[in-house]
Amino acid sequence: MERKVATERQEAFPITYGVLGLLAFWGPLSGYDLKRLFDHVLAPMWSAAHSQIYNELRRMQTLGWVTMERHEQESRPDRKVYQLTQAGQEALAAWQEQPPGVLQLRDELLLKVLFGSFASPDALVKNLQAGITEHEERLLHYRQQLQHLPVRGMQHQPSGRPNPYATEDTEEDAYFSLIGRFAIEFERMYLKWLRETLEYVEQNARS
Amino acid sequence: MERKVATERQEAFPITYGVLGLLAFWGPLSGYDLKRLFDHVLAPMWSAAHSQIYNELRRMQTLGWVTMERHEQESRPDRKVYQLTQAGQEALAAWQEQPPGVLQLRDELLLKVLFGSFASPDALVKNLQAGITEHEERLLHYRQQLQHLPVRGMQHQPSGRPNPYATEDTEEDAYFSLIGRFAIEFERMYLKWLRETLEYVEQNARS
DNA sequence: TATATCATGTAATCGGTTACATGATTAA
DNA sequence: TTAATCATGTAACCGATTACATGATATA
Repeated sequence: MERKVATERQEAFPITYGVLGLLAFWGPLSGYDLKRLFDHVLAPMWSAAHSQIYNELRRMQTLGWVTMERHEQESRPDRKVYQLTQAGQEALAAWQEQPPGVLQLRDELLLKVLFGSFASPDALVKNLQAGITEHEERLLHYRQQLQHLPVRGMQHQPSGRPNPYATEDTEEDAYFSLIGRFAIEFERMYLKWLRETLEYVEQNARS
Repeated sequence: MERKVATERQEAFPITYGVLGLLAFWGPLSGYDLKRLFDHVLAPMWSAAHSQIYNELRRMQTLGWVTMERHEQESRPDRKVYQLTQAGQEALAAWQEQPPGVLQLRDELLLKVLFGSFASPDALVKNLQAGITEHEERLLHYRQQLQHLPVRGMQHQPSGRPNPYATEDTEEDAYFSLIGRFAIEFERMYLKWLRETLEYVEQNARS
């Protein structure tokens, strides 16, 4: 009879840990910095609007996972610089013990190809060509990024206790290389498929 | 001074055209049928909860893109069977002329690997192994699906006018094969990366 | 006996996006 | 002169998810 109600609100999501991880790795950062890092470093697996990042930072502050320090500036809004706390570091470590959520791919181009029988060959070809251009640019971007791996700034150590799992700086950066390789392999695979599909569609249009 | 307001609400989204395409291809279907088709056919590029599909169907009805027919059943809720209209078919064709939205990948496992330096080797290894199992299953599923391509039911022809772009049945199914191949290539690439990454992490843990 | 499936929906909420807002500096 | 960038946020909305709800039949 009774209705279950008010399931406790979850306090953190992948995007939260994205911010947390960036703060742990690159030390104190502003929302603006984080947005740029998100676009560059997390691009292969998660995206976020800047408004969402500012939101998360506020939420994380109330959770006690970060602290904020206001840096005054002339002729520009103050920089609010956020810094990981001990509790934040612990949350990050605890998250790593949990099984990850399922992968999600959302791709309207694939949807259009799937229902390609309802498109004019012209439209399909145009969309496939645009896709090729876009993914070529992505591939280039990721290749350049792998060669110029972002150098680690001062790492924040809230308690003076070092990250217990990290042995060397080079080892930590290796995870970024692994992700970079994933992104490159993904784009290569996607491009190959796009080119084969385009060839098929063009052949089909000519007949 | 004036504030722009009330930007006209968009009437359709990728998921809308997913439903539309399935209806165009497999003829009259219920929300339940559509959910199952979504999970099987659209799995590689879009996912949807059943509640969302029921919602879309209602919306599409008010747009005049589908019509609903109630099929009574004993001891079970009535089947509401939806059918594409002429306007719906036109909307599907018009959509194909528009450039697609950008691809989005959301993958918490990749995020955990990226910040692997804050994880115990044990946790990372466990998550990677679970990922391998999951993607192996997906690969198997897609491979089986490619061999048993879903047979097309009666196609709905609202105006008696056939799809102007379709030449043969086999040609239309070819697009499904193309998507199937994409899904397989994606899973193969992902698995290869997962195995290499696991090897690296294990090697790193032993030292 | 208990769970899963068939089959359909509603209600509430939430994660994420878009639009609004400001204002200086720098590049085309 | 126009647009882009730096830098920060708020407000509104919306697409999507989760939970609630029902009830028969089939399977373990």
